Amino acid sequence: MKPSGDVKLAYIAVATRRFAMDGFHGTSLSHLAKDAGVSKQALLHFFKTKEALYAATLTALADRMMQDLIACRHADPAQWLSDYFTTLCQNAYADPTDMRLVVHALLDSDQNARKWPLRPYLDELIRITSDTSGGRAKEVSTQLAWVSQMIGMIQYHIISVPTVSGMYGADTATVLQVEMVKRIEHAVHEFCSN
Amino acid sequence: MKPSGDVKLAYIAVATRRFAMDGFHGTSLSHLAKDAGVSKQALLHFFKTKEALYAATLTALADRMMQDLIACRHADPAQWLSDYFTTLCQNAYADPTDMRLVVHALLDSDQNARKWPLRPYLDELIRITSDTSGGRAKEVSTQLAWVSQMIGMIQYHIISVPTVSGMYGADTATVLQVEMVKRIEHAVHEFCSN
DNA sequence: ATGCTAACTTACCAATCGGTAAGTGGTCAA
DNA sequence: TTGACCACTTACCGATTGGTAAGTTAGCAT
Repeated sequence: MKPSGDVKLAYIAVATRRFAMDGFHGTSLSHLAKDAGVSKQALLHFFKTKEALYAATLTALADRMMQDLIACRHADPAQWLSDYFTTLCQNAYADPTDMRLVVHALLDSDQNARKWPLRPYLDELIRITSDTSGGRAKEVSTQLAWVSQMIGMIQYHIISVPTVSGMYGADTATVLQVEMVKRIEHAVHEFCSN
Repeated sequence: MKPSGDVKLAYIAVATRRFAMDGFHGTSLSHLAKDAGVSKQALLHFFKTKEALYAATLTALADRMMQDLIACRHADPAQWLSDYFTTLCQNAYADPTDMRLVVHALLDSDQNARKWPLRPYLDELIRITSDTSGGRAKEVSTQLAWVSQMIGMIQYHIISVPTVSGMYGADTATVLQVEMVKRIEHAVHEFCSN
């Protein structure tokens, strides 16, 4: 008997790519089914509605981001943050899917009261931040502001790559990418040393 | 005879709100028509396709942003930038429509080769930046990176407000807002004095 | 062999999508 | 008075949407 989890995860992987590219409304079950090579009802067998499939992709996304964060664990919280944001940048450039998915989810978040699964990830990020020498002296809201600014920098930059590339050329976009990585690293260093 | 421009602009205003809220794919001509209080074909009389209406919306957005930038004109470019980003923050908080529209457009930009009307706005912003004492010493790509980072900070923060408010409460979101305005002002000051 | 269950499929549905065709009513100049 | 034009409407179209109903096929325990 084939384990049901694997097929389900494969469908979620397909849905993740599509939802990240075209958003919830821009993605249809038929397209997802064609991508997965099955009929539309194969998806509806595992996920009762399109919304349920979308929620599952967001949950999987949250798990992935939390895992990536934990994978960079380091005794020194400043080093932990530095490592994490650097690898997050690299991963985002290699595959912008997850970053796009987060931004799409942010834009959709007000029109339906869906519970947001990225909360534990953010909380953990704030916890690490508060452990740094620079973070200890600050309030929680300041740490949240900083964390939000950092992941916002990365995510916004990633979703703007196609536009910048179209407006100023691919080479300019590449230069911008290098510049942005430096800014991320500088921001981490500055925060932790204050 | 009623001037045709006014009605057209009214339709664009309605479309701007809807597209900013739900994105291109999440908005239907029927909904737009209902918002405007006319039939669906009234819109198609002025804009041949839904895409054309969307393009008109984006062009109007670009004009608006350029006007807001010019309205803050100041002899001292550093003061100009400072004034502009401060008022941009205020306007964005009062009405997040335009910022949401930009982000939606960024996410849609790769799937159809539509010309991006915000280019003159960005160029002007870079030109002002290069006139500052801090900007003169830097390369163009550095200035583009900074400009992109600044408007990205504001736009990303605006679209994340509903989510942050839902996760951490409205009061925390308000504190975050104040914190973000301070960061914007600090970033302008730091850039111009380097 | 038999029955059960998981993983699908084909067939179908009402609703809605963007868009076309053919008017309707009012204002205008000639 | 006429006729052109403009803003707009009703009626309609094929295609696609998310979703339901009813099988079908395979593997596995009994």
